[in-house]
Amino acid sequence: MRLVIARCSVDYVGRLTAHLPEALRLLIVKADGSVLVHSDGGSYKPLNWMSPPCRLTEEPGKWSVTNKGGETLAITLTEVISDTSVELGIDPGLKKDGVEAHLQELLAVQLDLLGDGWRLVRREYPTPIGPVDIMCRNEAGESVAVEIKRRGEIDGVEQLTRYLELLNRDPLLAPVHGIFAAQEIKPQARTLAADRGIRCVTLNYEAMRGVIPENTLF
Amino acid sequence: MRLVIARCSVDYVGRLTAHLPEALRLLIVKADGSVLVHSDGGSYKPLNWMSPPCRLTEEPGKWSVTNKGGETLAITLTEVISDTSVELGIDPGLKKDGVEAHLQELLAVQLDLLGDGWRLVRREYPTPIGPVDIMCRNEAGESVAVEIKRRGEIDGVEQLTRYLELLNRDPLLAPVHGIFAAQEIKPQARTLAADRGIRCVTLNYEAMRGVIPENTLF
DNA sequence: TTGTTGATTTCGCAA
DNA sequence: TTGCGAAGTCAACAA
Repeated sequence: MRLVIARCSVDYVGRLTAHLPEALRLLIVKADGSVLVHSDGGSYKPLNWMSPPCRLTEEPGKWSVTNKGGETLAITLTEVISDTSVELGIDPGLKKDGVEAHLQELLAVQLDLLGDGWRLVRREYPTPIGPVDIMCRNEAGESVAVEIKRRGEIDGVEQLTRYLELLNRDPLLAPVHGIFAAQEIKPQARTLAADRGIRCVTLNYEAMRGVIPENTLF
Repeated sequence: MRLVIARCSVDYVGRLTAHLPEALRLLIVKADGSVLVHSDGGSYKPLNWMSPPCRLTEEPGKWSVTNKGGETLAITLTEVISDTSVELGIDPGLKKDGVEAHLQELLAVQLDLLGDGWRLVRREYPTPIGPVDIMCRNEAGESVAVEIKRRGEIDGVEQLTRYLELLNRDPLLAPVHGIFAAQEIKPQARTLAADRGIRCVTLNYEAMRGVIPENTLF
């Protein structure tokens, strides 16, 4: 990794055209050739950048970074404050927890949150237009398709609607009910779901995680 | 801006839980207190970070970054290779070009691309569920709602469908036709649009930008 | 390779 | 301030 503090202007031409006037900035060149232009604020997103795979060609006061898609990042350096390199090695990477997949796991073994006597048919129930997160049967034995999101927005309701429309064409399954389950559900999504006869369920992630389901105790 | 090269492990607890095993990494502390943990690869996205506003408290070998939402980033440093600071000043920022807004501007003054004798009603035509990009009338005087995207995907067709459904309830407007306009339109979006009676129009950004419309010549 | 979905998304605009 | 749509989104995963 190479770190350069320099006064520079930057021009990007690719998926769009963008220009950065001259200013003091941090330039990062990673081992894979990717280049990041950072200012002293904003978020983790660089002001400008080139993603790998790409190639950096360098001449005095002028860097040119190109990828095979024809996008170019041209950096003009007028003053270099520092220019250092360090060998970091390969990073062991990140471990995450708490995503949508986890909500699905948890709900699949806690179907009583939806209703007493409900039975799981299967997770990731396949359809021609994508898998339904959870397919189950209610206490009356009727099919219920459950769509799970971390945040429930209008798109998720549309998605579930498409599943239900398709599934209800199958006389062996119909009637298929719908449940839209999420940690939080936006009012607009809730309204649309109500309009389509889809039940909304708010999931409490902390509470669900705290429960140890019976069938995994041993 | 402060740049630290150090062997460290990182733990984030907040919207999710994540852990980084010990390795040599770049730590960036920006002027606003935000912290970025970068490895020597991947994309422009850090392995881990804390966005501003947040506060860094430091003791030997142990950094703790917290924000007011209660999220914490704990960094344990076992070996510091370098630790430098530099004053960058405020960045003048980025100028962009070529976005959806520009397509909308251009199409609004080049409605002849859609049909002869078409007239603009208004851009950002308001509805209860959001603004229609362009509302106009065709040569027969019928209403046409135009949805503009840079890349036309299925979501955009769904969005336009919702607008049309709503607008067609107004007897003063109905019948309202739909046009889905984009620089490129995915086959799936095209199929869905056809199914809903929505016309697809591919926009040539370069050509549209080259035209100087009559009413702005003087 | 291509498409789809999620993201500690971030960012910008408008109500 | 909040909410919503776009992003040079990126990145993981399935088909």
